[in-house]
Amino acid sequence: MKELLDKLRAGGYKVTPRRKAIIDLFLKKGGALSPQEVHGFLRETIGQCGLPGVYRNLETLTSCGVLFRIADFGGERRYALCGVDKTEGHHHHIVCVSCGKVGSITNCHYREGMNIDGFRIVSHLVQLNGLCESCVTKKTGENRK
Amino acid sequence: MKELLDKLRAGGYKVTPRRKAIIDLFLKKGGALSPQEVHGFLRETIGQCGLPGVYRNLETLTSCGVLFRIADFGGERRYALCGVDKTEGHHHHIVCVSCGKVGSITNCHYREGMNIDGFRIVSHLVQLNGLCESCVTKKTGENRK
DNA sequence: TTTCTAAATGGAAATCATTTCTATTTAAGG
DNA sequence: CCTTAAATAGAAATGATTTCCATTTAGAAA
Repeated sequence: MKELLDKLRAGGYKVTPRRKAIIDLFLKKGGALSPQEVHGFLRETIGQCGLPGVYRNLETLTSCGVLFRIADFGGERRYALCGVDKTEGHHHHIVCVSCGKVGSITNCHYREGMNIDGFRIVSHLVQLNGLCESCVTKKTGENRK
Repeated sequence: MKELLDKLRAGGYKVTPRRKAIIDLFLKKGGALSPQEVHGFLRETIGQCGLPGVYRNLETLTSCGVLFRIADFGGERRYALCGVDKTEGHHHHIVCVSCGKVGSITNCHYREGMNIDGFRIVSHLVQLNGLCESCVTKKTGENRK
């Protein structure tokens, strides 16, 4: 939590109750959340809270590296905590399509400036969608003895 | 063109003037187009043409593999022709952020069913954004002798 | 601690892409 | 040629996201 607030400050943003509440929420839920879900939960915990403010803060938190926006979650906009530990270093995320849990991958070969197939790479997007261990168990095993 | 129409038929879809016009458009423009752009061009060439029909057909053409939907183009929805030649085989696309030209990459290591970081892979998304040769030249070289 | 200012906030309203609906037309198999 | 399910246009509905603006607040400076 401490280091997440530091990311906010490092980005030149203020630490506000609203932002702390949002971070808390992600820490507690531990997965991928949509703006609507965040809004709903905030109303439960904090009371009033505008949806525009949620959108704004999700973007703010993303631009300072606390969150990241999930690329591919069936078209819905979703955010999740960006691997708290390895704050530095190139990585991508893997998202559980069932529960939204997030993991990360560090062995990516693509780099800005590389030349591939006649294109000079400017940016790239990699996202893996999968089932986390517990969701795999639920779906396949079903504990059939 | 022939093989594109075959993809349509193979998907169980009818070959209609509208769909041919859309494919033509992509062949002619040779890059990434948004539904609005497609709609605009169709109005020029064919005359009337509903936007809902454009959306539907872009999805239809995507689901039978003629087009693919670009994952990451600054939030806009864009489609492009899916590498006409290598119709089979796992691949991803690389898109020129300046002109929308599309290339492809075939050496992807991710496969459905793989196990990574405790997740069982269900699907994945890889997209490279770059500058194609001619756009690189325009931007960097500027032909300074 | 108090003051000050730019940043953050809530809520109403606007925007705008996308989808739904429905009556009409059409591709393509028989 | 017929027939019929699929495709179409256009109007209207939907719904997520953004804009606006007046008010509040975090945090630096006094």
